[in-house]
Amino acid sequence: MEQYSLFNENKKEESGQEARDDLAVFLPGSRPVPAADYTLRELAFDVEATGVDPLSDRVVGIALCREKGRACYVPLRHLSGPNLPDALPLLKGALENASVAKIGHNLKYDILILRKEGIRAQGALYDTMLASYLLNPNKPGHSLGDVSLEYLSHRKRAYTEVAGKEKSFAEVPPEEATRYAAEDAELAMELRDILFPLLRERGLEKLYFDIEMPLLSVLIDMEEVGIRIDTGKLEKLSRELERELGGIEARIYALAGETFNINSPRQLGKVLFENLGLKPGKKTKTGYSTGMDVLEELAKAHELPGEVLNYRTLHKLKTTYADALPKLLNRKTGRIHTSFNQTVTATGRLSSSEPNLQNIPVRGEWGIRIREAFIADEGHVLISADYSQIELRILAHMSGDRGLIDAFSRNSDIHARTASELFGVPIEEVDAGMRRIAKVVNFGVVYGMSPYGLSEALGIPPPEASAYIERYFSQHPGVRDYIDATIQAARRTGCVSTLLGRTRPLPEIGNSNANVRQQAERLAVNSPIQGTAADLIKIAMIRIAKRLREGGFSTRMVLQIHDELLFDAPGHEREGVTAMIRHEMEHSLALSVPLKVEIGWGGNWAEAH
DNA sequence: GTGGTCAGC
DNA sequence: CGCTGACCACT
Repeated sequence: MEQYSLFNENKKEESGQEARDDLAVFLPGSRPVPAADYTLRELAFDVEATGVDPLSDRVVGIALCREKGRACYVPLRHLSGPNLPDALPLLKGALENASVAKIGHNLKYDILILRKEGIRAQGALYDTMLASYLLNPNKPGHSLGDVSLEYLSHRKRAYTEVAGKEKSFAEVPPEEATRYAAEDAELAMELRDILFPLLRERGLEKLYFDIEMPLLSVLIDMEEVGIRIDTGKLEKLSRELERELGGIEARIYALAGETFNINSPRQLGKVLFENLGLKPGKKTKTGYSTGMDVLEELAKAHELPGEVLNYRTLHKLKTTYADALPKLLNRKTGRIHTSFNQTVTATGRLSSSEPNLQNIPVRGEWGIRIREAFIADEGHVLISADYSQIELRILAHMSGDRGLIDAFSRNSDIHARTASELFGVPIEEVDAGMRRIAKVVNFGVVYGMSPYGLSEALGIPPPEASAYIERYFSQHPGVRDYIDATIQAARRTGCVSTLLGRTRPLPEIGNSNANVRQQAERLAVNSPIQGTAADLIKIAMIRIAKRLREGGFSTRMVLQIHDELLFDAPGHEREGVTAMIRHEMEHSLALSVPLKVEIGWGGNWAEAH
């Protein structure tokens, strides 16, 4: 790839002139270019920046490619020149031109960082990372290196390996940077030409253009907006947790007769099972298990395990939430900006990281206090909208089971109804214990339950769990037949798919090892359900974002937590957007059962829930 | 880097 | 029994 050129007025290399001609075609109204009738229809680009966080870092340069075989790089802020800062406003024209399609790998990053330069990319988005994900969501990574290796047999060099210890791309001299940056833009172009025809062949084109591509823009907005946090509240909480932990720690040491690291499962195992002589329940690969279920069992025989459970809970809340969240405040916005990853899960769900805002505590006194630290903007409220039993409703639709459809059509308490069937009592006579078991069984169905798994979850012997499962399926033949048919189809095709055609390959479905095969069979049951729920909320997000935008609302979607959406809304917009949000969520897909959404609001996330 | 544990859906 | 990510200890 020696034809990559550097936009550099001072450079007299052969490709210099041609490179500037390339630049000219990106710029409406600029001087004529040799091929005067040439219209730029699409542009692959790759933004190089000082780091990997688009909300804190600055652009260093931009690589461009408009056709395979040639690409160029515009250095903007390298520490050592030459830089072409004047090129940025020129590039803005092409990037903001909606009739120029944008091609890139992980466009969310590039588009977010360009926004800080006042550039708002428009037009169709061909993201090769998203395409790779739809083609194989099982793939462990979808970096440009991973995808190029698989589809182009191209081994991409990382600039850091070549440049040595450089930390920021700004420290790489422009001429050297050109080799790597321009290659990335061209790789995106080459991958687009391979992956998008594949999407079409595999029937995934609609999923891309109707769901993942528009969702990408929604996620960009959500990440940019972020969410407000009351750091003072978290700091106070942290100090209280510190005090509590100190007390528990002292009691644990007194009970143990020695000090040790409570956070070390190995040291804890030694204290519990060797020093105190308690009975080990389960084992792990490396030694005694000290998991929650084991400690709960041991708590019946000794005080210490209960204290450890309490210690673990509070320590987790302190380190993972109370202490960690304030550190991730963005200095410019004063808010927390998570990263929503669109290409991680095997089922089509999103994931959230740095920080993960999809696992903020919701239960318990201390957990609720952490949610109270997620607050609305001044004069705003947080609105939480979550789907009620979305996965069971999807199972009802996909299986066509009469009992489930009937239950949801009547809007009955599904767990109580299952309990009434399992225990053979009228629904009014279902007690809390029966309902608890039924709830676990209902979850089990969605997870592709096995007697062993259900027995573990309920803490009962496997034969008893088997009896529940058999009873459930005898009363829900539609579900049983659906599961059988799904596994059959998976054996035949090697994959399963959601209502919208999102597929997940199941390479182990015909494995000769029973454990491995049964694991794949559980995935065959669960993935279409979990994945359809993911499709459904994605559609709702796209439609809600569109209506908020077109309606000129100031309400912003801020978080998605799998079956819940969280909004930050001015008080006066609350009633109006609540009705709209409910409508869009309940009608994102027409199923054979109604969808139900529960909505709450308040000054903080705990109140809204 | 891996495994154990636990926060969420 | 499904899907994640973060923190900790330990090698």
